[in-house]
Amino acid sequence: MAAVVIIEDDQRIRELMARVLAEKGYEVHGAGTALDGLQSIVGSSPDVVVLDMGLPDLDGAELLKMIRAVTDVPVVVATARSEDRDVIRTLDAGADDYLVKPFSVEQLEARVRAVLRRASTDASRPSVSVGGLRLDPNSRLSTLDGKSLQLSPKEFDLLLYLAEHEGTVISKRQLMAEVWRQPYGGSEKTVDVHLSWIRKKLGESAAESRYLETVYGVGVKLVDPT
Amino acid sequence: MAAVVIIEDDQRIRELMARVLAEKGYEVHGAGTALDGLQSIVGSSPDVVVLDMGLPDLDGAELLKMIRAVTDVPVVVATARSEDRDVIRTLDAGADDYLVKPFSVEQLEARVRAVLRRASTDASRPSVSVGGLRLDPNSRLSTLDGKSLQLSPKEFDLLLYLAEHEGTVISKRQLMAEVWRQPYGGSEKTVDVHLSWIRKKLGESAAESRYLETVYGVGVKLVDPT
DNA sequence: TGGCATGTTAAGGAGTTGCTAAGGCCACCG
DNA sequence: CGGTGGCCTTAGCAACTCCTTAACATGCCA
Repeated sequence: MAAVVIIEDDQRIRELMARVLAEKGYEVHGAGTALDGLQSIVGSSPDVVVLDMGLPDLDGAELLKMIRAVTDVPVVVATARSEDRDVIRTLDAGADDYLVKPFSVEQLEARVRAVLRRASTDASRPSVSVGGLRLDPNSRLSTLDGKSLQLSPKEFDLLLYLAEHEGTVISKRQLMAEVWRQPYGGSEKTVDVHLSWIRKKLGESAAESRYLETVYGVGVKLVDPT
Repeated sequence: MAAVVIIEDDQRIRELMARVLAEKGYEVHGAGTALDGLQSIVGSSPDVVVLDMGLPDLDGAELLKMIRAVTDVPVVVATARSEDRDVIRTLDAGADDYLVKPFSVEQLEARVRAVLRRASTDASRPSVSVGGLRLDPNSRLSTLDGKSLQLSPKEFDLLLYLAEHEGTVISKRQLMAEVWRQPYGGSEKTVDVHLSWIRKKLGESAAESRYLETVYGVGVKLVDPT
């Protein structure tokens, strides 16, 4: 069964939540401070975290950032304030869902179940390989002929998108929309620069291409050179 | 700049979605009732609609039907129920995608982007072959009797259009409109030049034609010489 | 044969691409 | 709090491809 870490400073509330979730079959760890919470997360690597934003020892958003720096675990945030601004800030900081206090135990359980379902369905994309090139979206590791490739985040995303569409010509406009997530306004020259850097790391150039082929006036495609 | 109309009766959620999408560069119109929503759609002709099924003044499926009666705009439906039956009924009613509440802002944005992409780029067109000639629009590779053909962008588009209308005589005016996307003003001599280049690459000439046949005073057609 | 449509070739310019360099932003570290 | 380094973006230039226009040749039909 799934493991949950609850970070909540009010002991009464924390134990109430813990009991409810435990009854539903979850394996529950409780933590009363940010530090304890982090230790619990690192130590037990739970499937979902319930985080109260109103901790006494550390701002909730800070802790959320720290959690995100360590792991991708889904986080449900409980907040006392319901203002839009806070909600937006919370979700931007990397929360997967939120609860506004006071909430019912049914709500709590529903949210936990929801993020677990989401995590199980759309997590763990399969890794993709083209020729001697291999990209794993989950670990974000890439190798070329068995040797590790050092790609920046954008380079990885760009190459992954091209690899997932192997052999298909993709326009720079589409790359700006899909990889940069800016359907409009983004300069397409940026794509050229990143492609050039990727070429260098793949040990090729536009003049002497193996994997990356540009199709003049249309876009680029990733091909298997073998 | 893509325009989005959000139809959602809960003002808090509506404004949250509106702000998130506005930050991503979308032009957002909000509507709290079915009637307002319809007016917004007719008035601003958006590129995508986000529709909450739980409206107070009209059943969501009814509204969706009305929208479909007026326009082809892609619609992403947000529904509180996740039962398969509802989802199927929703998609049958003409929805392009759906979200199950509660959903994260990332999910919202991803679905909106996905339907926009689907609407704009016709994904993966089938390749076409005429005699020994073969054209693949996705990889933009072309071969003649198994040997690779080096075609410029316009040459490829032109030949592809003719191949997709194999045996049909196409006027130069129509080619200017369909391939060049210039219904007016474009000189039709340009077509002649491109056809001549294609003939050369196909190893033929106007006097000795195999694939490209001109019909005097009408236009050209691509035929299977076998 | 005359007039018009089409075929072909050449050349210039417009547009696209490759790559380097420089600036700014942000996180991290002392 | 200033410095450092990684990363992304923008700017700019050189090299290149391609499209268009122009000019001339050829072909078709009345």
